[in-house]
Formats: sequence, structure tokens, C-alpha cells
Amino acid sequence: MAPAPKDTPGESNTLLEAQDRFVAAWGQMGVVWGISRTMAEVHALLYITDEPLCTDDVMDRLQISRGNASMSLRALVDWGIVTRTHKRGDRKEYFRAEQDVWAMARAIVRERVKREVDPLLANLYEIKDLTQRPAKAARRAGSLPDPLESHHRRLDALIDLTITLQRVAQTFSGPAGRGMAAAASLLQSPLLRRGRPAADDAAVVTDADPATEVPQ
Amino acid sequence: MAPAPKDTPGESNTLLEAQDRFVAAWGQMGVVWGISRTMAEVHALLYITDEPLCTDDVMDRLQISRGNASMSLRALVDWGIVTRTHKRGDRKEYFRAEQDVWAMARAIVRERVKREVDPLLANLYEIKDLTQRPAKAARRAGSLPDPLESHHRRLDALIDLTITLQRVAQTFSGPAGRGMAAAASLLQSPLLRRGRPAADDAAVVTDADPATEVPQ
DNA sequence: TCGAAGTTTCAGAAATCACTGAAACCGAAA
DNA sequence: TTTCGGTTTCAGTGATTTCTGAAACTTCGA
Repeated sequence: MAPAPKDTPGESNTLLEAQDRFVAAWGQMGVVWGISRTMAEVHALLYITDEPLCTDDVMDRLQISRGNASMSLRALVDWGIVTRTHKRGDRKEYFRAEQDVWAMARAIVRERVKREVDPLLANLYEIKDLTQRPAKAARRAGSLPDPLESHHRRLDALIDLTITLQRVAQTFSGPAGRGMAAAASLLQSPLLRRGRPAADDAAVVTDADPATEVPQ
Repeated sequence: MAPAPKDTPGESNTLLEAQDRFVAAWGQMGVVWGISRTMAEVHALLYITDEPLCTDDVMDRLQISRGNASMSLRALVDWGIVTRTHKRGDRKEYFRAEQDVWAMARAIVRERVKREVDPLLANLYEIKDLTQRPAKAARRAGSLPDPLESHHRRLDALIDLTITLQRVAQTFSGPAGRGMAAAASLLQSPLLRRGRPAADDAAVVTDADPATEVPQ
């Protein structure tokens, strides 16, 4: 972590130390999550700090370049977990992190679904399509192409799982979502009749329309 | 993806192509998840293939080294999403992926909680401890150290969120877990009275014992 | 006790990812 | 129009992760 040499008046050194450790730990998690380390660190810093900070504050405290700080801050704003604020008589922009951790969690889930689940689903549909036509032709011709059959069964099971994941996450994080409670009730609703460990009822989505389903 | 030049008798080329695309897509996801690309690809290959494969099969199809293939397979077995099998009169070991996608999902969640959430939680407790003593001393001395106060409130909120996440995931994936339904009912139980978006009731975990809480 | 099948380890190479530092760019207030 | 705060881009560099190829090691059957 940064040396953080100047002892800000009013703040103890042990506090700064604890903050630095937190920033580092959060950065670690960022790596595991596919967020860049710095972006996570910037977020951690803003979250743990009382006052809003400007770009230069972030640069100084984290010892990173202006470009990096600027882009990371922008990305965080895009994610919806950091907001811009201003101070009277100051043209500079200041940044503060969302303080409600549940709102934060929802924003993060929303963004990750958009970036990871949606494209994956589109991909799976597309891959299934690759063998869709041959399979149909073969079936019409009378022969049952066994390998294609099981290939489709597997893909369908995966698509099914992904859709469920997507729905739950969207319900949890969606604009009209009421968070965990909503997601929980969705999980128990007959809409998704899943969750039986060894039940062999994989293929449900059969010929869903890939084009209209996935926005990205 | 690998060229996959030899046309396995009985399997069409479009099938191989689709499989390769699937392997590539799954590998992509692996990167995003902090699993290495190869490990994810090996898993994808085993999942999408009818017959169990041996180490050499994997090496050939994916064009990777023996060491890499061996270690990736071992890791997958450790994760519990791939099992070893044998063929009569053959000393070689063969590998096959868990076919039930829900069991797969549970295994993955279990492993990721162990590797990511548990250590994070331990970290958060430790960081909180760093300022715990100074804060108490100051409080006893009569002064109210405001920055320490809000520092703790933030950390507590985060610890709280992490614990909830941990519990839900463990319920979903635990040995006695019945999957999504169990997780859903946990979410709605009064045990975790969370999920109200803007409710300002963060600090609940106050002085939980860090040592006994986290195994890792 | 040998040898074949299989696993693990590791140093170095390759690939990937993140970051810097500088420059170009933009918009708006003075 | 200039200046200021700020953003974006990018070539080059550094750091980290992943992979290879080979060797050492383990296990077990003959």
C-alpha cells in the first residue's frame, strides 16, 4: 500500500493503517472478481473515507497515475457505486462511494450479469445453433444422430442453469427489485421449478429464440 | 482453439467445431472467474464429451503439455466436478465431468466460498481489530473519536453483508443443502432480516469472535 | 527388482494484463 | 480567446500469471 506519510490532522495513524489494509484487501478481491485491482482499491478508499475525495486525493493516497485514477473513477461512476459531488465555490469534482452496502451489492451484481452472464448465454445459443440444422435434417431423414442428441441435451442443461442464474440475479438487482427477498420468492416460485439436486430434468429450454432473448 | 485435425470416425466435423467453440467459451468464463483458462477448458471438454477421456486425450485435443493437463485434471477432481474412472483391463485412468449441472454449480460455489469469501471475512475482522483497542480506550477516556466510529460502522456493514453471502452460499452448496430451495428459504427466514434497499440498519455484528468464526 | 504408467515439480519462456507518463482533446468560465 | 479542470488515448514498460518441457519421483504389476 501507499506510504501515506502525512499524518492528516485529526486522524490517527492506526486509522490510516487500517484503511490501507482494507484498501489492499478489497483490491485483492477485485482481482478475483475480474475487476482490475486499482478500480477495486479506488472504490475501497472512497468507501472507507468520510469525506468525498477528488482525483488528486486518490492519486496521492494510492500512488497511481492521473490517467489511471481518472479512468477508474469514471468506471466506478458507470457501475453506479460511486457518485460525483461538488463543493461550494470549487470547480473541482469530488467522488463519494455508495454507502449502503446492499445497494452496492445490487449494483455490482447488475453490472456483472450484464458483462458475463448475458454474453455467455448468447454464446451458448449460438453454439447450439451450429448443430441445430444438421440435427434436424438427420432427424427428418429418419436416423437418430446419437452424439448430436446428447450434445444438445448438455447444452440445454447449461442454458437452463444460466437462465435461472440470470433471472435470480436480475430480480435481486433489477430496477424494480426489492433485493434478496424478491430473489428468494422468485427462487421458490413455480416459475423456476429447479433445485432438486439429483433430479434428471435438464432440458427444458428447447427452441427458445436466441435473437430476442439476449440484448447484448 | 486446437485444430482438432483428425476426424474421429462416427463424429461429424460440425460437432467437433461446436465442441471447440464451447470449450473456448467456457475457458473465457474461467478467466473472468479466477479459474485458469486451461482448467476451465479441460472441464468444458470433459463435460461436452460422451466418453470419459484420459490425460493423453485431453493433451491431444487441447494441445497442452502433460504437466498442465495432469495438474488441471487433479484440480478439477479436487473441486469435485470431475471424477476418475477406469476401464476393464486398462491401467490408465479416465476422467468424466459431473453431468448434473446443479451438482456442478453447487460444487463450484462451495469451492469459491472457501477460497474467496472465508479469507475476506477473516481479513475484515482482523482489520477491524486493528482499531478496536484504540477506539475502546478513547471511549473509556470519555472522548468520542468520530472517525473511528464511522470506520467501524462501515466495516461492520461490510462484514454483515459478507456473512449473509457466506451463509446463503453455504446453504445452497452445503453437504446437507438441498440447493436453491434451501437457500431461498434461508433468505426469507428471520435469521437474515436483510434486503431492504435503503434501510439504514447496517451494524449488526458487533464484537463477533474472529478466531473461532473462520476456519481458514 | 525392474519397468511401465502416471504424477509432481520446477526453471525458464510466453502470454497476458495493468500501469505510467505524456500528449491530444474537450467544454466552459473568465 | 485563454485558461483551467478534466477526460481520453496510446506506446512503452513492468508485473503477474500461465504454460512448456524435462526431469525426478511414486506406484504397482510382473
